[in-house]
Amino acid sequence: NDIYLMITGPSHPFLSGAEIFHTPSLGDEEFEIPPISLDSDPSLAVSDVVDHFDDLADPSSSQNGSFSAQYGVQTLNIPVGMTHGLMEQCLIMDLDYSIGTRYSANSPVTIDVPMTDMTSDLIGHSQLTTIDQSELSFQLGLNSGVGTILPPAQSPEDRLSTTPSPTSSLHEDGVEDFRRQLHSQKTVVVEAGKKQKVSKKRKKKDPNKPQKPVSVYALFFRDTQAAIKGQNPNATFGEVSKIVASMWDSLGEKQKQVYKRKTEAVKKEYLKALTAYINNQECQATVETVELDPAPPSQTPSPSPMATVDPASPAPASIEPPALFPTTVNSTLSSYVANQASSGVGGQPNITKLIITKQTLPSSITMSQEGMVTVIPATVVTSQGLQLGQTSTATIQPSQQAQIVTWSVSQAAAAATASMQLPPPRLQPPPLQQMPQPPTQQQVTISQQPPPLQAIKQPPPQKSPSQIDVELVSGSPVALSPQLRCLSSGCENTSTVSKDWNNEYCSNECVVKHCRDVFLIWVASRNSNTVVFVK
DNA sequence: TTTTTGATTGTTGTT
DNA sequence: AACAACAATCAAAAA
Repeated sequence: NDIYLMITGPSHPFLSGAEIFHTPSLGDEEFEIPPISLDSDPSLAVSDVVDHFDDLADPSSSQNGSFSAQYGVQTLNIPVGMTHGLMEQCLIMDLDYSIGTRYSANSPVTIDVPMTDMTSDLIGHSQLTTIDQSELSFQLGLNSGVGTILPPAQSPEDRLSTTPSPTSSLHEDGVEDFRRQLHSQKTVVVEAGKKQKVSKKRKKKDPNKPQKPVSVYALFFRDTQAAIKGQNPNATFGEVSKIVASMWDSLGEKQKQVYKRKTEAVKKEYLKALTAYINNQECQATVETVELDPAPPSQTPSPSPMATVDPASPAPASIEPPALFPTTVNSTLSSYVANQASSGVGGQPNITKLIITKQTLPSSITMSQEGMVTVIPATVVTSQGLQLGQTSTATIQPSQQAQIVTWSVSQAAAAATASMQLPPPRLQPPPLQQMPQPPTQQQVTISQQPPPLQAIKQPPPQKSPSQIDVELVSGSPVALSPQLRCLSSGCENTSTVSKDWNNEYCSNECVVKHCRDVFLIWVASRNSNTVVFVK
């Protein structure tokens, strides 16, 4: 009635290599199961595992191996291949399957776990430890002359690296928090824009995104369950889980430490990869357009590359542009423009989200006929000579209802300039936009309260012909008609961003003004605005 | 709340 | 509609 299974392995510190199952009760069949790998990394203190079993072999700590008599159920002898392969020992695990339903009906099962590099002292001290006083225990035995050497098992790391996880959260990781915030903001826009029943549950996973490292126990589970399942194909997940838990309990601190170290190593790698991933992501300007209603208004495809969006009425709070990212400064996402356009005419909502990274300084904003907004980065961004009052390249907080004025001088904005000189799109009430700026740009925050007639001045005339002075003359940037003065050399034009002006040059989210050879792109929002000057 | 496996179910997108 | 692809779910246990 005994089902006797033996797993042997030559090169693994704990479990690895070939596993040969002997099932006498089933005709003494011999078959292989997938290798079990607890840790294939030689650098990870394999000796700890050995020490663990040395400890277990200590007569003073060992227990009588009469577990089977006491609990009399099934015995699992799980072969453990040690790296040196001097000797094989058998780890006999007794399981009281009274906790389960399937096993209780089965005959006892024994898995032999050959272990190499064990001292002969282990022989005879068969019991490893008592896992659970009432349910399970391990017993160490001798297994001689058994075992077919097979290639080492795939290491957990390998599997980790090749098996992406669908999950995507790392609570302790600040970067991840940032990403989650970003994602949630995306989700809000999408959900508001589309009627999706369950789509919100479906998170688009990025195959390139690093896989979150698994926990210590998960790693152990992954490595162990295969053998258990291999020998008990009919075992339910719950039963396997219990066995794995028992084995985990019996593992000992040293062995657990091996796993913990491995987990830490994996986690470090993950953080590295995640950082690289995020940086890579930020290098890409992302433009997303969500059509709430495919029916386009009377809007005629503008020949102008300038961004044109449907007129926007005050956006619902739920889909308002997000506050400044806390990480705007240090990390990363430099600019973000989200706009919900409602319809000026008819209400065909068209949400356009514009994300501009620090690598993609907006020297030009164009919009295709399809309504896609494209931001062409300036090749050169210089703040040379700009000495803005309170340059806040590192202190902008989301809570700050900051108004941002950004100077962006591009020496290579000719193309952008040309594009902006094209016939302006049709006009729409200026929507309220918010646009965090890249840290590489000069940023000035203006206290929102009270709405100040605060002038932002640039430093004295610059030698660089491309440098531009600008001044907010009066009004609040969030107001509809603030006055802006161009301080470009010899210009001194003061213009009020009036509706008329808007009607002539702006879309609902981007205001473009031409002053001599200076073009201004103003992205305004309820709480802040951004002005980008391009010469 | 997350992870482990794997079967199953349900949703979404494509043909 | 049929199908593929993929996400969600469930189980027990641990972190």
